[in-house]
Parts: sequence; C-alpha cells; structure tokens
Amino acid sequence: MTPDPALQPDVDAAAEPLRYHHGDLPNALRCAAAEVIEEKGIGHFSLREVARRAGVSHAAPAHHFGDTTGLLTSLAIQGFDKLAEVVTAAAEGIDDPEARLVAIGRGYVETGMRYPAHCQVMFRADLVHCDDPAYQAAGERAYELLADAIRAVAAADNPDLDIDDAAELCWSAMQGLLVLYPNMVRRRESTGAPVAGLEDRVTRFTRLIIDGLRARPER
Amino acid sequence: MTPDPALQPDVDAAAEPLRYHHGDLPNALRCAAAEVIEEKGIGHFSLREVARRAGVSHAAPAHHFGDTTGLLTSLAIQGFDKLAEVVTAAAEGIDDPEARLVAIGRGYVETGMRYPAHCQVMFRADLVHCDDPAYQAAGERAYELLADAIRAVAAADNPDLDIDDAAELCWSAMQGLLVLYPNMVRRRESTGAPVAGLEDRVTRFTRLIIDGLRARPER
DNA sequence: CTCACGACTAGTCACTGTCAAGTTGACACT
DNA sequence: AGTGTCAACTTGACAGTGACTAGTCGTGAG
Repeated sequence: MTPDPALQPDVDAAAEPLRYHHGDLPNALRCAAAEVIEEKGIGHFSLREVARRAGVSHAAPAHHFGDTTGLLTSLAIQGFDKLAEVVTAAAEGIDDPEARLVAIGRGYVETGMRYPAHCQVMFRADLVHCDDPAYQAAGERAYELLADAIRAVAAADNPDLDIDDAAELCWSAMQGLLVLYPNMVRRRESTGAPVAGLEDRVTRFTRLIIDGLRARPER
Repeated sequence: MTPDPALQPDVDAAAEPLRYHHGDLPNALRCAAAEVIEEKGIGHFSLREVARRAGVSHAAPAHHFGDTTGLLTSLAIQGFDKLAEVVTAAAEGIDDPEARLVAIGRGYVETGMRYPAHCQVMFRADLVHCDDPAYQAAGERAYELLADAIRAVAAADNPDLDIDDAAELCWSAMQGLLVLYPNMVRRRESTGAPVAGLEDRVTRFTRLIIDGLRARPER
C-alpha cells in the first residue's frame, strides 16, 4: 500500500532547499530555551538570550509564540510528551503490576534528569498558559499512564483503593523528589548519611508507596 | 484568615522615635516582596516594585539584601521559620505517633496556604543563596520536626524503616502536593471526579504513606 | 512576471537590576 | 552648640529586558 504523500511528513525536507527562512525556528527556539534554563536557571531566563542563541533577531520568538509565556507553554507541552514517551518505554514489556509501577516512577525521574529544563516549567502555573487545551491534553496523557499502572496494582491487591488519590500521591512524590533532590543530597552530605542516587531513591520511594497502596484500610 | 502580625510592618513604629530612617525596612521589604509574589507570581517579581510598595527608593532593597537573590533568601528563611512554627503548633499535645504525623502533614500544607509566597521560594535553588548557612539551618530545623515524627511511627511499628528515606518521601509528597494542587483541582473538575479540599487531601496522603511506613518489607 | 503572505528584522518604549556617588539623620564626643 | 562618624537611604546612570510597531525579505501561487 502506497501512503498518501500529502499525509506523510516530508522526510526529505532537510535535504532539499528550505521551505522558509530558518528551517524549523520554533523547534530551534525551544532547544535554545531549554539550554538557557539549564545554564542560568528559569529565574534568569530571557527571550532575547534565546533569540541570540538561535541566531535570529530579538523579536523572532514572539512571532512564533506570542510572548515568553507562550514559548514556555510550548516547552512544557514538549516536556509532557517526552515524559509519556520515556515512561512508556520504561514500562514496555513489564507485566507484573508492581514492577511496572516502579518502572514508571523511574521513568518519571529519568525524564527529570534528561529534560530538566522542561520539567522546571511543566507545572509552573505562573509561567505557562495553563488553560491552553494542548497543554492540558498533554498533561492528561502523561497522567493516565500513571493512573493505569496504579489501577492494575489496585485490581490485584486492594480493590477499595481510590485511584485518583493514589495517582496524585505518586505524582506529587515524584515531582517533589525532582525539586528537592539537590537539597536532599546536600543535607545527607553534611550529616554524613549515605547519599543514594536519584534512581535508587525513586525505587525506594515507589516501594514505600506501593506498600501503602497494598495495605487494606483497617479503620 | 488574619495575616500573621509578625509578617506585617510594625504599625507602632511610627509612634515612637525611629532608631533609623524607616523603622524596620528589611521586614517591610519582605512583606512587600511576599505581596508582589502573591499578586503577580514569582515570574513577575521585581525589586523596584517591592521598593515602591514599601515607599522607599528603588535601590534601598539592595542596600539591605545585596541583590534580588538576597531578598528572596531572606524570605525563604522566614518561610522555614514559619513552617517550623505552624507544624509545632499543629502537633502540640498529640501523643499518638500516627495522628502526630498526620497533623504535621496538615501543618505543612497549612503553611503553604498561609504563606504561599514564602513557599514558592523556599526550595528554588535558582532564586536563593542555598549555601547560606542561615538558609540551611532554617531548613534543617523544619526537616527535623518531620523526621522526629517519623522516628516515632517507626519505633512503634517498623523498626527497620530508614528514617531519612521515609522523611524525604513525606517531604517530597507535601511539596509536590502544594505545587500540583491547582492542577489536580482543574483535572478533577474537568473529569467530574470529586474535588477534595487541600486539608482533606493531605490527610489522605499521609494515611496512605503511613500505611506504607507500617508495612514491614516482605521481600 | 506580479502579487500576497508568512517569516523574520529593526527600531522604540517603559521597565528592570545593579553600581557609584551623594545626602540625610541619629548619636557620641568635645 | 559644634563636630565627626557611620549606617540608612537617595539619586542618577547604564546595559539589558519584554512587548509593541512598522517594515523587509523570500517563497510559492497565479
């Protein structure tokens, strides 16, 4: 079956002369933005610096994203997509519900390490157009992967479990871990406690949470 | 909810002779800063706006705090102190270890609601001088309150529990909850799931975690 | 070829953080 | 009272910022 060429992305686009000036400026701007955030922190983020790195004029980003918030929203959406991608890959082929949930936790944190800039933006209501439907949809997709895994654990061990409660606990713990990890390391170093890697930490976190999910309420 | 008097500028300062020009400008600046963050978000925070609200010249804040980061560090330290205060009050007189831990969780989130601006800054390594000894000490004091409560739960039910692991899980979950709560509410509203108050949510979180802490590892 | 239109530039504005220099006022001392 | 001193604050300047406007450029359609 020959695919309809009009429905296929033009894979040869890079080889032939570019359709417009830059090639793919929106994407280049997202990359530059992520770079800036990683290097200087979101607190010192600047649209003009992003434009400079992408080699375009200072007003070019606004043309594509409207304003700073628009660019960051786009970055956040990309972050959710990456999260869904990494988590899906991490859980691939794992059937045991609990092992699957642990894998998803690791996937979450792996995403945080691979795309730190994206993750710093994804939940920041003050930096993002959080009523943007694309933003909400991307977040929802990533959340559902987690909720599904928890549903499976609950089905096996604890049918009374409130899925949303549990999913939100996991989501919160992973998010908090990403934000607080540097503080934790500093603290453990200064008190002489053993400093575990982030991967190890998230595994133990998830195990602790799973123990809680499996425990049937007594009261 | 009446604002914390300690966070308000000293209203009686004008009555008695001033020791120096303003009375207590550092404190007034912290209050103004918290106001600005609450109203405009940390993303639109501006030293000059803070100075304007405090009724001083645009460079006055720098005189006391060095730079933006210095002012925010001071705010973060105050936040940790408030957290310790609220948590201590919340746990006051509760002897049962589990009930105490739940109360502390509620205290954490209560702090997030009463001092939202402070809490937006406390863990932001990019906005704060996180190697400032005063900052680290304040964080440590607040953390120890939580660790103590967990030690008590572990002593009663699960002596093998790694206290730091568990404390960091709680800390992460509370932090994540504060950040993600608005997203959770939006999500639940759009899917028709019941929207619980933050207080209720944190109680259920803490219960889930406690179930995990009490479960002895089988494997 | 002309023409339209989207991609991008250039210039401008009010605003920002930070720095250097100056001013003000309280207090200790003669 | 006069003087010195020192912290607390002001003033002015500068480069950099986000957002807006008007304009230019290149590509594909006709």
